[in-house]
This record gives sequence, C-alpha cells and structure tokens, in this order.
Amino acid sequence: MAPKTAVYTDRLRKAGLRPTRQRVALAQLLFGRGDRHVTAEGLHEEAAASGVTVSLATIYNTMHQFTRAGLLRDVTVDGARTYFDTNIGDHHHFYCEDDGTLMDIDGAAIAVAGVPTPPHGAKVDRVDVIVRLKRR
Amino acid sequence: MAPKTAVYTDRLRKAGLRPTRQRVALAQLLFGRGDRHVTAEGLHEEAAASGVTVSLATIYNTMHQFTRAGLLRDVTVDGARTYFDTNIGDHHHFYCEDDGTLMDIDGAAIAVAGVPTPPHGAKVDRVDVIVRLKRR
DNA sequence: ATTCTTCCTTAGAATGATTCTAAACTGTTG
DNA sequence: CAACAGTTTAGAATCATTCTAAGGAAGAAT
Ligand SMILES: [Mn+2]
Ligand SMILES: [Mn+2]
Ligand SMILES: [Zn+2]
Ligand SMILES: [Zn+2]
Repeated sequence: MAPKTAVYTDRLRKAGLRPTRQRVALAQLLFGRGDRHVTAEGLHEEAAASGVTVSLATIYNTMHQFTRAGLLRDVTVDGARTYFDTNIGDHHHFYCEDDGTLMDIDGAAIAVAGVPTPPHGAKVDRVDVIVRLKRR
Repeated sequence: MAPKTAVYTDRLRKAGLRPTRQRVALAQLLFGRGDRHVTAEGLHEEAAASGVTVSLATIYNTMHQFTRAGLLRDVTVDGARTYFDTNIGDHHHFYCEDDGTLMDIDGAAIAVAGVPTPPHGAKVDRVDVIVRLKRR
C-alpha cells in the first residue's frame, strides 16, 4: 500500500510539530494500524524492521512530544517500562502481569462511582482503572 | 516509648520469615505508625535516621519479602519509583503528579461497575483505581 | 535558490532505581 | 557448642530513560 505520509505530515503540523522524516515515519508506524500499546524499545525495533533509521533518543523524544500534543497517552502499570497508548479516548485496561500484555476496556463499559472530593487545591486530572490479571 | 520488638518478631515468624535484627527494625519502622506509602530510598533514610544500620540491598530484599508475605503491597503509579503500601486492605489511591504524594481512598467508598469478563484463561487478581490529581 | 534562524536528531555519556554476586554473618536446631 | 540454611551486604552490574553537545534539516526571509 502506498505510504500516505501527507496524512501524518498534516496531523503533525496541526499539533504544532515539524513533520520531520523521523516523526512522520514514527507516526505512520504508530497510527497506521489501529489502537496499540507500544514501548520505546518496541517501536525502535519496529522502525528498524521497516527500514527506518531512528535513534532511540529520538524515539523517546518523539513519544513524549506526541504525548504532550495529545496524540499519544502513557500508561503506567509495571514500573519496569512505560507503555504508550495510541488510543487516546476514554478507556481503561486489563493488564496481564504474567506476560506484560495490555488490553483496552472501553470507557463507557466501566463506571467508577464514589470518588471522593480531591484534597484542597487539587483537581482530578484522570481516573485510571487497571484490572490486573493472573493466569487461572 | 519502649520498642515492642516482640510484636514484630512474632509477626515475622508467623509470615515464615526469620526475625533478624534488620527485619524487625524495618517492620517496626513500617508498621509502627499507621498506614504509609514508602519508597525503598525513603525507608533507607528513615532507618539511618533512627540509628539502624541496614544496606539498601536489604531494604529491597525485605520489602519484596514482606510483599510476598502479604504484609506489604506495592503501588505502581509513577514508573520512576516503586511505592510500598502498609495498608493491605481493600482501597484505592489519589496520586498527585505534581509532588508525588499518594493518599488512600477507602475501598468501600469507590465502586467499580462493568468490568468485562477477563480473557480466556485469566482471572482478575485485583482492580486498581488511581485518581490522578493536578494542582488546580 | 541561498541564507538565516530555529528546531531536531543523535552518538555516547550519564543517571538512577533496582538487581545481582559472592563472601561474610547470624538465627535456629540438635 | 557445632553445623546448616537462611541473611546481609559492599560493590558491581543492569537497564530503561535522560542528558549533552555537535552536526543536520525544516521553514521563513531575502
Ligand atoms: Mn468511564
Ligand atoms: Mn471497592
Ligand atoms: Zn489502551
Ligand atoms: Zn494506600
């Protein structure tokens, strides 16, 4: 299939990011195939496999910039590594501790009731629900 | 106040852990003053401040052993560091991203409804709710 | 198109939390 | 008091992530 770089170039510009060769390539890898949970190392390998030369430093820089721009979201479930999530809609996660797998749970499916009023001077930024799984 | 080491010696024995000088001292620091969220480095400093000589390696070993024994629980909210929680009852957390503060939310207060059936071969181990806060 | 300015990329070093190693030490049991 | 298994620890090693500083590329100006 033809590489529709124009789509990503545009998306990056709208997010206030220069559409550099690296950013466009990474955007393509990240957003070109549905919702995904990716680690920096994982994306680095994917890039290499698809013939794109990008340093690991740039992978980290880019993922953080995308996150700041709202194109990506980070998910903290493990401490050992950071996952980046291409699904930026309202949703939660299943996390399988055994194999490190992350799966989405639609935000509309889960209801969290009874969250207390935040302490003085603070406001709720986001409510994360992590359903931790174990092999049966 | 008198150091009631006997209480902790006993608790450790019941958990199948030898009550060594270090473990008893750390148990005392951890469990002697209500519910707390502590990092390894934090506990290390506390130990030093209270005149107890313990290596950082032992702090890590001990915290993990306590966790495996069910005396402690780990909380992953930040990726940069692991928090250990002396509150092992059913509860959730407020996490203030600005200053790294963790606060308990009673488990009975929050209700999570609509958690989908776990994928085949997996069972729910625990459901964590993290209410992320930002300065208003 | 060339120049200019600003932003971006990157190799490699640095960081920092956590884990590992292997040797010395201690609790427990007989 | 042995004697063994379980513990502690200094210091090295890991490993994900961040930092630095120098060269490269994108956009605006000329
Ligand atoms: Mn929801
Ligand atoms: Mn509950
Ligand atoms: Zn997700
Ligand atoms: Zn807690």
